[in-house]
Amino acid sequence: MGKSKAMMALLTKHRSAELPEKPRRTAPNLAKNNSLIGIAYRPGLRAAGTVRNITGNRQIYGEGEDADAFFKVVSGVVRVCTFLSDGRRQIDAFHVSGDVFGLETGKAYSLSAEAVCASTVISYRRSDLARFEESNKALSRQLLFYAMRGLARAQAHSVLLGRRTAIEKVAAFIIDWAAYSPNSNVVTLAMSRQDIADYLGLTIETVSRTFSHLEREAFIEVTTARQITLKDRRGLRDLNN
Amino acid sequence: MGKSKAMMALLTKHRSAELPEKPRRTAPNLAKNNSLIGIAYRPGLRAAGTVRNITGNRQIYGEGEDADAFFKVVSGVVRVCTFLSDGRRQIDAFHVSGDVFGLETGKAYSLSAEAVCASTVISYRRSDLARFEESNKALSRQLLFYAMRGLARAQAHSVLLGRRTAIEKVAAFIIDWAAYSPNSNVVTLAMSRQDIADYLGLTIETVSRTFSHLEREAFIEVTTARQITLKDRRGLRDLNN
DNA sequence: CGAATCTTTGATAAGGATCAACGCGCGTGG
DNA sequence: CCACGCGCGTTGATCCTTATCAAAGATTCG
Repeated sequence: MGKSKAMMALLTKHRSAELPEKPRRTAPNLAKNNSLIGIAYRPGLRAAGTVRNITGNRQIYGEGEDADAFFKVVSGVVRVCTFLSDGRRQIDAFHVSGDVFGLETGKAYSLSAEAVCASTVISYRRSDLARFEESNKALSRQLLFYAMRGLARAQAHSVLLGRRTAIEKVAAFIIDWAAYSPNSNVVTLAMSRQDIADYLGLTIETVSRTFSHLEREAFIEVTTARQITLKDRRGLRDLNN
Repeated sequence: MGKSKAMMALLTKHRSAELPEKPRRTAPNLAKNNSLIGIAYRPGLRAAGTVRNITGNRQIYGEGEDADAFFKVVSGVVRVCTFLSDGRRQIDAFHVSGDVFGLETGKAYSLSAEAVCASTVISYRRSDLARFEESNKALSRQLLFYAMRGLARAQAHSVLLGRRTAIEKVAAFIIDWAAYSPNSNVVTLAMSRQDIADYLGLTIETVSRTFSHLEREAFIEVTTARQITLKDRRGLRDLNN
């Protein structure tokens, strides 16, 4: 499939054994707009994409590689991130079922994508896409939708990174993530503290301390490291105005 | 044109008199991809968009307003930003000639857009667009291009906000902005220190101090507040690895 | 020239990073 | 089955970067 060479080398301080893989959280409702790229689901239709399973903490593609395909998440969670040469990492987004990632204007990927936990994605080759696009104008509209939504999310993320305190960042993160939890008050986190820290522009220690702080203040209960119970959803939301 | 009501109210601490408007920096090369939405330039062609002049520090649209149009910068500089209820502001991007902004998936704008200095933009009504799209499939490809480029920029910005120090942020900003300066070593800044601070997730004081620091270290010379001369471009770039 | 705004600089405070150590959970192997 | 080791997470002590508070230059414009 992809051309994955000696790419795992980057994952120095973030490597880890495969995650145990908890019960997967459900898809965020994409409403009706989700249909087109979903055609690959329908058996009988000429497969527009290739299904691919990725184990946890494995790279899907690396920055600089030939961007010959983009992807749609079927299940699991994917993180899209940048590495600085000194090991610092910034996670731009976590993608869950229904999300599209890997859209590029240029020849090469400008970021890396990795599975947070065991995940399934569908890859769509850009070359195939050109053919499809001719016949199906809805497709480019679909892609535009995904690109614009990604843009809106990235912009919201910028505010978080640039103008929020640690407490606000973590509170916002929990609330966002809670939206993907079937049981509205029990939030299962798919990612490690390091992932959360790199997403929020904090250190792992600050994230941990902030969770403890929010627990002391009775906003949440940290049942296990990966499971949070919301005790005061409104209060949590109020932390971000 | 737009429906600008009592929207200027937001601009409490960032308001200011019109800027003097220096010689405009040139457009970033968009290569060939720039053609389609540029059709409005061609006289004789049914106008696809409406030209609009905006004076400095005036709002083009506000967060929450009906997103009935998107825009392309002809000249000047536009900032796209978010306000928090307590006055904190985050600038997501500065747009210059050739850039498209205001693309939205939803009904309302999720951000505000304001002219940094006297600027000219073309607005394209989304309703008109639908008609165009039918006849011209290149258009949706164009829009996709702009959306994806915006996404890539937003992602690069996230790294800056989340994982860079003040010095790295300012150095990166100067280098980025230098790309838009005709004379490669004299950089004319269209925006205030407050704008830069809000773009980089810093305070105005830190930005100012960092400029001074970079000058002391002989990377730049701060000729006037709005004009920087690059003394050591490579060194400046090395600050970001 | 003087008012208003913007920018710079200084002194101090605070939020988060860093350094360090310990605990917990889990899988492995004796 | 228990002990051990290892990754991960939590907590503590301290440091450092950047924010905040304050005031003095610059710059612009009426």
